[in-house]
Parts: sequence; structure tokens; C-alpha cells
Amino acid sequence: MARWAPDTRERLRAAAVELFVERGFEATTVSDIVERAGVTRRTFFRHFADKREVFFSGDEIPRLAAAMIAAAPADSPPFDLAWTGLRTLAAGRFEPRRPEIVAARRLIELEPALRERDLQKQADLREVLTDGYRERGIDALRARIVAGVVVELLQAALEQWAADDTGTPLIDHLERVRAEMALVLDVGGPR
Amino acid sequence: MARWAPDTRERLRAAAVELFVERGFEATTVSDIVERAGVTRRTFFRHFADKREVFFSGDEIPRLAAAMIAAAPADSPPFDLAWTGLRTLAAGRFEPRRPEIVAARRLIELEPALRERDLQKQADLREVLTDGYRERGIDALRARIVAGVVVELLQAALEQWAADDTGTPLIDHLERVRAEMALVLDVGGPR
DNA sequence: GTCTATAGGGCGATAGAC
DNA sequence: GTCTATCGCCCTATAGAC
Repeated sequence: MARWAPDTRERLRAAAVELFVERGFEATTVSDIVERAGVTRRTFFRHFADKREVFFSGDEIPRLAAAMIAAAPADSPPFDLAWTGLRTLAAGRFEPRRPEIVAARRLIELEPALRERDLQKQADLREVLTDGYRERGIDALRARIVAGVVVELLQAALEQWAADDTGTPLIDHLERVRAEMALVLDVGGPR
Repeated sequence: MARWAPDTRERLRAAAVELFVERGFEATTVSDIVERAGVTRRTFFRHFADKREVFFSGDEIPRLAAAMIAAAPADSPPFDLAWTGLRTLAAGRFEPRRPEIVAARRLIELEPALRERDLQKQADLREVLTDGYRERGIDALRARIVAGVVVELLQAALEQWAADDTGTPLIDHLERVRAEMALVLDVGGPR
């Protein structure tokens, strides 16, 4: 038998999310979390930089996105590449986990501290994408713009999907948001 | 003579920004700020919800943006309306204050806590714009998308402008970012 | 693991403006 | 008198230092 129970990090995450759901983020202290997980306060802060971070600790999207960009064929136009990635993630990572994602978004919406950290995570993803594009030789401004558009597109689609109880798949929301964005930017344009 | 010196809020803001520039955000305590402004800690928290908030307290953009949307001719297409607003703000509010804005952005970049709050302020602006559009009868999804695109466009242009020491005006960066966004979304599209 | 600085909020007292 | 802003001391919890 191991000296410490395994998966300390995961036990902390699970305990934290349970408590956040039960009594809210503010009303849950780090002491409450570590008590339920059976470790000390110090251990919590060795795994997570702060109380908000534990809530987002499972997020694999930036890593997956970076891998997808790096692995894509060299001649893919930047947006097409991201679009394929969005569809893959929508079907494989988001759609099967709809209940947890909707629950998490509900907590984020009603807790300003979590909302801020969520926005930071979006900014992190934008930066990962920008760097990935630049490493593929894409011009710096274009890399930044594609990344910005992709993150905004994903975010808007996720909002619609989470608020929509008709069962419309995330991919359909992505399509709709993409079409709307293209329409918006075409106004007054030439061609 | 009044019992209290006037403009407590503004004195606190000025003292805070001075100290943030002198020794950094983390290294400045609320006690430092109130000492310089000549009030007590409790008074600080009556004016500002937290230490980050004092840094952004002068931001008038959401109010101006809401007023512009409300005052625009009823038949303006949503994006055209925002585009006019962006050009007006760029010339009237941003360009004349380049030094302060660049200095503020520098602080925001190197301080994660300020970065998070800055992203929250962008989200607030997005929401103000969305609401403004919806009040003009724009469809909810379209309102959300136009607002998202406009905020992302402004943010990307501001980044380029602040990093660019050749004196290129913000309006030119806005044009460039807009063109790049349109290009990105046209890839693979019909027409 | 314990200790401490700091953020941030609760509450009542106080002192001017009106 | 009412209203409003400040003060001053209370407290807890976070987060980092030792």
C-alpha cells in the first residue's frame, strides 16, 4: 500500500467541484476542500496556484489544439486547419460531455471570480494558437487574427449550445456562428 | 472648508496608478495607496470593489459605446454602425492618449491579475454592445456575433498599435485587422 | 507544516451637508 | 431632524514565506 493515497490532484479537483456545486465557490474555503480530500492546505497550493485554478485543472483543449496545428498538413490554409480541429473537438470532446460542461458553465456564469479565470483560459488558448500558427510560418498578424476569430467563434458557439435545450449539436452552432461572422464582415465589402 | 478633501475617488485612483508604476501592482498594498491619498483602508473599499478595480476606474468606453449605438440612425447595418463608432473612438479617445494607454497596457501585460480584469472589461463591453443591438431589434445571435467581432477587432488592433512605434495611427491598424478578418473567414466560402 | 502579510468585508460611531 | 461619506476596529480566508 502506498504511503499516500494516489491521485491527490484528482481527489482535490473532485472534492472542490463537489463543494462548489453544493454551496457555491465563495462559500467554499480551501480548508473545506482539503478536509474532504484528506490532505493539508499546503498540499492544495502545491498542486494549484490558487482556488480558481482547481476548477479549470482538467482542461486539455490548449494541448490538443497545439498538437492538431503541429500535425496538420503543411499546405492547409490557417482557418481551414482550425475549422477541422473545431469540428473534431466538437464531436469528440464537447458533445459527449455536454452535462458536465453545461454544469461548469453555469457555475462560471454566476461566479465573477471564475468568469475572469475562464476568460484568461480563452486568452491562453488564443496565444497557443497564435504561437502554433507562427511556428508554421504564418505571418504574425494573420496568426493573431485567425487565432482570435477561432476562439471567439468557439466561445460564441459554446454559449449558444449550452443555452439551447433542443439538442442541436455543437457542430451546427459552429456552422451558424461561422456563417453569421462571415456575413457581418462582408457588409459594405467589395466583390 | 469642507471636513473632507473633495474628489476622494480620483485622489485614490491617481495615488494607486502612481504607486503601481513606481513599484508594481503586487508590491503596492492598499495601505500604501490610502496613505498617499490621505484616507483609510475602509474608504478605499467603499469606492472600489477590489485593488484591481481602481486601475480601470476611468474607463468610459462602454458608456460611450452604448450611447453611440442608441443614437445611431435606425437603418444602419449593425457592423457599419460599430465601425463608425470604432473610427470615432480611435481618433477622438485613443490616439490623443497613446502614451497613457501604452503605459497602462504595459502594466496589464506583466501583471496577471490586471490581465484577467482587463479581459473581464472586454467581456463587459461585448455585453453592453450585445444589449445595445438587441434593444434596436437585432436578432439575438447576430447581436452577439457582431459584438464579439467588434471587440476582438478592437482588441487586436490596439495590440498592434501599442506594439508599433512607427507612429501608424490606430485607424490604420483597425483597417488592416478588419481586412485580415474578412480574408480569414472567406477561405473556402462560396460566391 | 507553521506563521504571517494582505485582501476584503461587517458594523457601528461620527461628522459634516442639507 | 435626514442623508451621506468617512473612520476605526472587528473578523475571516487566501496565498505565500519561512
